[in-house]
Amino acid sequence: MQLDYLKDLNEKQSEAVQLQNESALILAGAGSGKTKVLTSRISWLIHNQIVSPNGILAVTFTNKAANEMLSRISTQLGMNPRGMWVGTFHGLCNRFLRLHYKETNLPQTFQILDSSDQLSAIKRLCKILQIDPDKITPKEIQYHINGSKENGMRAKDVKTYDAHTQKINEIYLEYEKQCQREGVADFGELLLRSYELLISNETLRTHYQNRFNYILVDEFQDTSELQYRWLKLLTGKNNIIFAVGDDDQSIYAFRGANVGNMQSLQHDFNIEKVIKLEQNYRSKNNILSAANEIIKNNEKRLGKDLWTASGDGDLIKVFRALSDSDEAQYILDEIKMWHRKGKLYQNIAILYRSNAQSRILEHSMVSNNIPYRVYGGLRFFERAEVKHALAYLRLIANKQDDNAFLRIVNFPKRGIGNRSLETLQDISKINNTSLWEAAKSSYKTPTSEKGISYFIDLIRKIEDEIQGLTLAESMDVVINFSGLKNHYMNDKDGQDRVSNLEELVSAATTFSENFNGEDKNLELTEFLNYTSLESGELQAKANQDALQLMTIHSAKGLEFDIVFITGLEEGLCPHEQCLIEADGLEEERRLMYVAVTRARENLYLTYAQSRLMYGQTQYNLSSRFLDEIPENLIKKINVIENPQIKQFNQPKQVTQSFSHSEYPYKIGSQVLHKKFGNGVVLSYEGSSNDLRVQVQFANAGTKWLALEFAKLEKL
DNA sequence: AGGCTCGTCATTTTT
DNA sequence: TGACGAGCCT
Repeated sequence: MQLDYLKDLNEKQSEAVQLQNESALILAGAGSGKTKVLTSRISWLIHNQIVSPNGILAVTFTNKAANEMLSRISTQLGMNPRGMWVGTFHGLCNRFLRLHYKETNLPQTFQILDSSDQLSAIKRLCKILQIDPDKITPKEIQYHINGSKENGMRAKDVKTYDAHTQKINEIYLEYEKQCQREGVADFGELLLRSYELLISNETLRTHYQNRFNYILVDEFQDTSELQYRWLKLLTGKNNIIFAVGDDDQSIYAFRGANVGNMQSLQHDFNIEKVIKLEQNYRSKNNILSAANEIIKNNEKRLGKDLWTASGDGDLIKVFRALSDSDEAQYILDEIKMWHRKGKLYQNIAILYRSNAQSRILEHSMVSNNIPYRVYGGLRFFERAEVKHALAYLRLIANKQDDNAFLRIVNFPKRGIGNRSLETLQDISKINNTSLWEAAKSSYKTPTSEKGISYFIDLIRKIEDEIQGLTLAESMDVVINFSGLKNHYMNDKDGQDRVSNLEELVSAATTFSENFNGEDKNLELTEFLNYTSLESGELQAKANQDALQLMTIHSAKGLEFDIVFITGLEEGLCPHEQCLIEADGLEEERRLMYVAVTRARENLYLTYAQSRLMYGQTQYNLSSRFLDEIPENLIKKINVIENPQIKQFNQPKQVTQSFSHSEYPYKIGSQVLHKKFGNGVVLSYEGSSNDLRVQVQFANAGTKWLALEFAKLEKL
């Protein structure tokens, strides 16, 4: 019997879906139907009773991808398969640790620290350890801790070769103790602890190895060292791993992703044949060819070439703008044109390398009343007012949670100053107890609605009040009794925050509806986990038709009819920071590849000759990635219309209409620039009031500078 | 306790 | 340029 979900698969996809008894690496190019293959395979395994849902473990990187996978599988199978483990690495590890909290020595209600919670925990620790934040920054410590955990190392495993790192590592050791005492786990801890438990507990390891016979991994190129080791451990000798990924789309090395895992997988699991999905169902041929040509310049590749059965489509438009505002204006005009033709805004995206670039684009959209949505930025559960409200529940769930305690003890204000907090911290340090215990030990019946003792009464009162209430009702009690709602209602621009608090109550309602379980305490714990693990993209409503603005990184996995890639300038994209890093340029090129392959129909590449950065005008050369696209795929805009501007990307010539005596600095002479340092004058271009000079700097590369602005000194 | 000013520092980010 | 945090002043 031919199944519906197998019908639409091409030959390669079909081969991948129906692989028998062997581990596999699927090299899935952009737009090649990666998710389809992954979900179809799971449906195929279940439908043919090769394995029961219980035996399947599927891992993704984002909650969004996990949800997408689940919903597609239920559509394909016509039912909701129960018993599978599908989720993010962190979500699955959290689930595992909850089930085995005793074996791993955590309280059943342990709380999860997100990055900002982690940072405040570190800052708090530094204060106690009297670390000078000028010598060792909390960020630096956080980086060390997370990096070490990513590599599977506890403080005791880290080898240090200098006093500075030594000191940081000592703080890491103290941090581990602090987290253990407080019963909290950061993101890295979820993974590391799960891994360690599987290693040390043979019974558990054997149990899970016997259970999960089929392990599937999405976005495999983004796995870290520790994640790969965890997968390997679960797979053991007898299970089958099915990894889908694209080395050309590996853009997260900076946060621990290790593309090398793809080679390791082939080696460790004796994979002889890598299946390549190279047919692209997304983009027109011109766009795809450009992408192929760009990525060809990378040397470290497994190698693949995308092709499409769809037509060439329009040429890629390359626009050279005079300035960043000129660039924004051009994009605006084009978008208006498309919209007049009936294109929805939501099918158009503007991509940029760094967030700072969104400002001027946003400005241009606002002043022209074009609806837009900027991705990235604060998520719902990361908002201060939401975190405050949740901290009340966290403290109630776990009195050891000093982070939560400190967040709310004086918020809203209850006249508790630094002095009283320092006293409290001293007591807790001496007795080695939580702040809550310390506060209790010095409790005196409060005489007003102020002070630490009043705070204790307040928490107890809320605790009493929520007995027997639903989660949403409890949330409501917290918001009102704590004084949070009142506080924001009296704040003249607190309206949004009040509605976010109300939104939080609805979030709790929705959570309860989907929660199947009896235990009320467990429901609260799981809700709190949910708020830490799920950043709250779902809470973002905005279904209005809007233009999409985002960084290239956050565009990964998405697709749009029309895509503008902006700021294609040397120093910005590729970013100058990356040029110093090992393999930095190749990663930047993959970034460019990801950006280009987001487009279905039309692709615009824009760059500006001058750009305002950090309050200074910078003159950048066009990105080398533009030069990597063959001329026949490109239509250059703004070259003919403006005769003053020379041929695109041609080496700039000295303008002949000026005699050499008019140049303030002789060609070949040495000059000094305030920021770029020493340089040699190479050439000039432009007319007398817009005369520009090309200077090759010893340490800053070659740049075009406008004489009017550039403060050069003769040497 | 809260507001203000000054100084510093500017990729990319999910969990 | 502008956002954010530390520290100082009221």
